[in-house]
Amino acid sequence: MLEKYFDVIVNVSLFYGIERTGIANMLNCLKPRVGIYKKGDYIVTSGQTYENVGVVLKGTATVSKESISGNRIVMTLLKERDIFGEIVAFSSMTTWPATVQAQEACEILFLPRNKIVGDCDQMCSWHRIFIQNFLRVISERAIVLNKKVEYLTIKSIRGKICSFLLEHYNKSGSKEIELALNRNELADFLNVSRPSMSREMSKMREEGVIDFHLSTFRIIDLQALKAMSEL
Amino acid sequence: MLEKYFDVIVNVSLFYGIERTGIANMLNCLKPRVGIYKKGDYIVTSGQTYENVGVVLKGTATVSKESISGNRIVMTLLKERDIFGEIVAFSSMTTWPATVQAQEACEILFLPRNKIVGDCDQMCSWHRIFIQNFLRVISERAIVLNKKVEYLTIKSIRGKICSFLLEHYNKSGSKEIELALNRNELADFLNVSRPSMSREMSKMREEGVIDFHLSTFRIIDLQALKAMSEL
DNA sequence: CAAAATCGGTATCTGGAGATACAGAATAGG
DNA sequence: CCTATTCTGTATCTCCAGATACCGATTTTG
Repeated sequence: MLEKYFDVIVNVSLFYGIERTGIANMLNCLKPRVGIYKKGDYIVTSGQTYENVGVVLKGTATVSKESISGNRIVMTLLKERDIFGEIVAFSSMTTWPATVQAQEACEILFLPRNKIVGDCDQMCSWHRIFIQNFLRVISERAIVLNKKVEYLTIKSIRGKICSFLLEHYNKSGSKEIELALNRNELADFLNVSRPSMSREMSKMREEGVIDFHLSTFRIIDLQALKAMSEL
Repeated sequence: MLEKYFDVIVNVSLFYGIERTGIANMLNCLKPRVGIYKKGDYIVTSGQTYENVGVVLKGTATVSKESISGNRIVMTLLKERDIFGEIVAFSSMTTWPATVQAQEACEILFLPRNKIVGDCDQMCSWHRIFIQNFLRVISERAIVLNKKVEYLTIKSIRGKICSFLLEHYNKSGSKEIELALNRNELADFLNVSRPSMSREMSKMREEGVIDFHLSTFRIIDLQALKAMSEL
């Protein structure tokens, strides 16, 4: 019954490194449920009791949260192969903290939280990899969040820009940086307004610290960039 | 050899719910190493290859990170029963992202990352709980980070104060809130300066939204508080 | 109990960043 | 290839929040 989804499932991060036969066995053991939703359907609603980790098999969905004053804010856009609810699965939370809604027709795989660590006595070797994958996924989520906190903690726009560029430099080793983000997205990521960011970048260009044209950036004065990276 | 640490180990979050005999078995299986450090010793240094999750059996230690410009920033203070490195353990990182240094004489238990998920064929039932604990610890770290991001993303001081109070109200259901933090700590948590925070709180009191005296706060106009909670 | 240290509230001054508006560049689309 | 749309840089204005300083209240400690 799940065969037709296999080409998707094989590429889901939770199943990395597990052979098709292994996945088949595991799914047999996990006894997942598949839900089919029309556009606009609620997949899970905030406050509902939590039971499963979700995997998007087909379509797209939004994760949104209601702020205290009642505004709905879309936090993530889920697409094929994405998973959701993985953080809540093993926390002590018993209800969903967010709402997931089908943005287009969706098919979702639900993995029961209590079967994930394995009820069966003999833990098959695939299952072990599965758990490792799970741990990796959660860990990396935490690492990304941590990185985000680091950026958000920097007070000045200049500091944020410098840190951002330096991180790219440290990763690539090149002073020539090609960004995949446009100005709006970058400003959003750094949690500042776009004009303010542009203003600051222009100042930095005037000062001869960096140069840029559209999405191409170049570090000119690395020392200065480092010095300014924390305020 | 590890017996003398048992009273500590029993209370380590990773071992919650596991009986003493179970812990003994597990430690036998995990083959942990104990390190003893004098004040000021480096327990792990940033960049060093990562191999173990650490557990503080005795003493206190600091987790610090070097910023790009070379400043050392203490990020966490570890005390007895605290664990460190648990986020890195199952990520794809191969080196420590931070430095851990003994603040006073320390004894540290190191659990090898590759043994945690279990090499032994028959996964004992305690081991399953252990893994669940591990998952819970990481998940809850991620949840805390997420919460932190939420607060950091709020731009205005007023918004932060409102959200903070509302969260306490939602948890306790009482409009009377007793804080465990002093002003400095609260300002720190909200990532704002203390005088600015005090100024804003006083304004809110004038406006009849809240009242407070030292660490006791009272919500007077709940509606207004909600309305202002996001700017 | 007195002196010292910590803590909380307030005032002033200043700067940095947001909002808004607009124009020119780049890109997309017919 | 020309039009429409999106993207980017820049200017102006305003104001929120940080830095600093100081005073009174509270707590600590010798």
